[in-house]
Amino acid sequence: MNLSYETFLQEFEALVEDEWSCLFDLYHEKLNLKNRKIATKKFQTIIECVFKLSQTKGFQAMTLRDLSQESGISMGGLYKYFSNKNQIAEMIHAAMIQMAETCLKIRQYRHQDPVFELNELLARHVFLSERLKKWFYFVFMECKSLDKDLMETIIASERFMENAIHQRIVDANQQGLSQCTNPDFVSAMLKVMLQEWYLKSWKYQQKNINADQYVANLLLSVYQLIQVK
Amino acid sequence: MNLSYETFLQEFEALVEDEWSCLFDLYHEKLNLKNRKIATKKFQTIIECVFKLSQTKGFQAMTLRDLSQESGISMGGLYKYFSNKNQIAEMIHAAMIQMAETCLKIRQYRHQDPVFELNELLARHVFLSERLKKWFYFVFMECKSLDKDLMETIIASERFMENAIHQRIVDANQQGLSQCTNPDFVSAMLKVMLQEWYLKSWKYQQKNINADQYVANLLLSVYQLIQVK
DNA sequence: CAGAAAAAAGCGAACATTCGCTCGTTTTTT
DNA sequence: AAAAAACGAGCGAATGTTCGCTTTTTTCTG
Repeated sequence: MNLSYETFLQEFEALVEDEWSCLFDLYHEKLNLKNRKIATKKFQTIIECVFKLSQTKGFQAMTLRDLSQESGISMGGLYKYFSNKNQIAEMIHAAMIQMAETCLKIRQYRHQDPVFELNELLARHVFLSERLKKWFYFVFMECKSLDKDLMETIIASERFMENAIHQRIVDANQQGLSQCTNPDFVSAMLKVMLQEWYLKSWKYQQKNINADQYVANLLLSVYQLIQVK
Repeated sequence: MNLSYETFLQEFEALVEDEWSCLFDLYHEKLNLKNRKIATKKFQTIIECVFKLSQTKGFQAMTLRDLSQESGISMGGLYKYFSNKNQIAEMIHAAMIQMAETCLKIRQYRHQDPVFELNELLARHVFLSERLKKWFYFVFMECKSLDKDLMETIIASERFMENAIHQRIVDANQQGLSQCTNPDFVSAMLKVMLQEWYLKSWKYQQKNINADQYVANLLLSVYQLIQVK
């Protein structure tokens, strides 16, 4: 494995610039926003406040007056950047899906070695969720606030990830590279450890464990769990 | 390992009877409830409706009018069984802590073999969360609705579990029974797989995997991850 | 380049609705 | 007949949303 978080970050910035311009590109027409510089700046303050407030009290319990006070933007001012409260959650989800697909799907080329592919898949996911920590956390915790279409997109992409992991394990078995007797269970385990990284990020920050070290631990476990020869 | 879900269930019923009488015992004085038979029955319908509604829309978004309609109990009638909305969440948490402590702590005797102890610990937790699926799910998803004291109790018990796992691994290493190079990571992994069982229970129900089979998979992974000799 | 006119962004009091909760009354149980 | 449980319309507070107005930014023009 040679991919590091640092090189991933460069790739990320080349592909999607940053979160706020991604939001602007997706929604500036629908919201009649003209000035890109102002709008991206505002998006940043608003969404960061949303993350902060929903981390402590949850999105549903967060009041628009809370958000107004925390961000320093008036009620009427806020409504220039979304047309109703639920759209905030919708925008966050849509932008995250957009960024994730740009960063992960573009690398879905088939390599000859399924074990290598599995490593690559896991590492990329950890790095992406490290870069978009708050976004992943929000999407996981607040998916209740979504309409059905978006929710199904989220579930589908989760399932896609687990299937991708599962397939690599089965392939490795068939090619005689590994001896995994319970691929279903192991792929569930690996997927859950991808979630652990962004759901409990404070824990690993506290223990001084960075994304690269986490990936190293994860890959060691892979070797043990699928019994690589 | 010889503990099965069936034998665990017998133990459980001997220790705590059931959820609803546990709730009654904890709160009947504070709420002035006299008739045990009526009250436990009402608790059951109310709490089961709370689980149902908060699974689909979340506890915060659940209205007491929703709850009234779903349970067939009037607004005023509901308020005989709690004194404010947040107390519902509080009661659920308190009762679950009560039941979990009764079922887990009573078995914290030290055995000579740390690997055996680890197995026992993991199996018991899976079985308990299987019996109290909805409770565990609710506590995980809705812990935001809690006051600080209860929240810290929850966090403490989580930490206790992870430490207990960690300690058994370290002990096994020291006794030369295993060779685990990353006990921190592995114990996080095992703890997360305990959560997986109740957070994604629908998934395993769909795949026809029961608690005993899940435990078997879990213990196999333990052997691989801590390199038992 | 200056300054006026137009457009965009920002403001916050006011509105309708909804929610948690109460309480006087009725029904059921003891 | 007394006590406990259940009822449900109604209250005040809080919330999402709107809209007429002000401020800031951009564009146009002499």
